[in-house]
Amino acid sequence: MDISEVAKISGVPASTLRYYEEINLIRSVGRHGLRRVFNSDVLERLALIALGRAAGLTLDEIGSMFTEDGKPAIDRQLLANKADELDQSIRKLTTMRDGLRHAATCSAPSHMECPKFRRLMGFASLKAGNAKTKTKKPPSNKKN
Amino acid sequence: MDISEVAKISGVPASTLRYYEEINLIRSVGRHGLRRVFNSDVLERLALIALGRAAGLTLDEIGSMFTEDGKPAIDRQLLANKADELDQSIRKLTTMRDGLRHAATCSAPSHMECPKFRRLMGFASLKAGNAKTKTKKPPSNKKN
DNA sequence: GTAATTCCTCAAGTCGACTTGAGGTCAAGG
DNA sequence: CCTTGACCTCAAGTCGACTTGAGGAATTAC
Repeated sequence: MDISEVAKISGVPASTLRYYEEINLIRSVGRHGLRRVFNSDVLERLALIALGRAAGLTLDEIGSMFTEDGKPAIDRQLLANKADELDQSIRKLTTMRDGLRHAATCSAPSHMECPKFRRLMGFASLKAGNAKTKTKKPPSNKKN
Repeated sequence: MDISEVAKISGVPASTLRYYEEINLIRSVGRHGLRRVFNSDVLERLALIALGRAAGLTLDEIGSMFTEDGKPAIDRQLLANKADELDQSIRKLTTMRDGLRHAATCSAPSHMECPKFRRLMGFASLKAGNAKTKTKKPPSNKKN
């Protein structure tokens, strides 16, 4: 398969595929002229990468989940840790969501006078760890 | 109050306070020599900012929640939207967490042979929106 | 009075995951 | 055979929210 086919099927832009290859996350099996040729098993690998990303792993962490010969060698401990992290995030986000929900409908004259809101404010300042929750903007993904 | 006091009380580094002032998120009330002087109400504002950050708002969005004269003018619609976004994220993270949890303990010889894992993989590739969930590393926060 | 703090400004750097662009190459279709 | 379009490389740019560092000034401590 050539790169555009992999891109089309996987939904991963060609530029990203080149980048992934550069950092050794995926491999092409050779070249046809100067064009990369991919084996179809790259698709499964990409799915695995997508899963890792969705779970909040860095590309480095994902990279460490493959053995030298390309087979997945998933670290169960890492997975469990990530699950715990997600759990933390979920709790926090849930608190925030409820707080926002309340603030959006609260009838106090000013939010500053609403006790729930103030409590939430205190909570946020305290554990100033941040949980980013970006909903991805489609990165101008014109499929070549 | 001078900047180091605000930093100490709020937990926000001085460099960040300067940055926030630069982008008009907070205001100092004057100078003592060349040093900024802050009014104590900046603390409430910082708490509000922390809350916004924790809820996933950008600094721009947070900035738009204050009126020209510095009073909070919270946009209930924005809050409700953010709450919905959080809800989306929570759902997704929950799926991921459960998936990871399972993967971490699954007894299938290879993850690739576990139907649940494969289903999760498909799920992740499909909706390739990403939910970042970084647990903040303390940014070398030596409180001057 | 002077040294030591603490603060200042401004430009540039950081991080992760990519994207963009200029300039070049090559294989397939007409 | 030659054009065209898909692909290539490599360097640099992007985004958000800050941090870092150099070089300087004013305040506080002694």
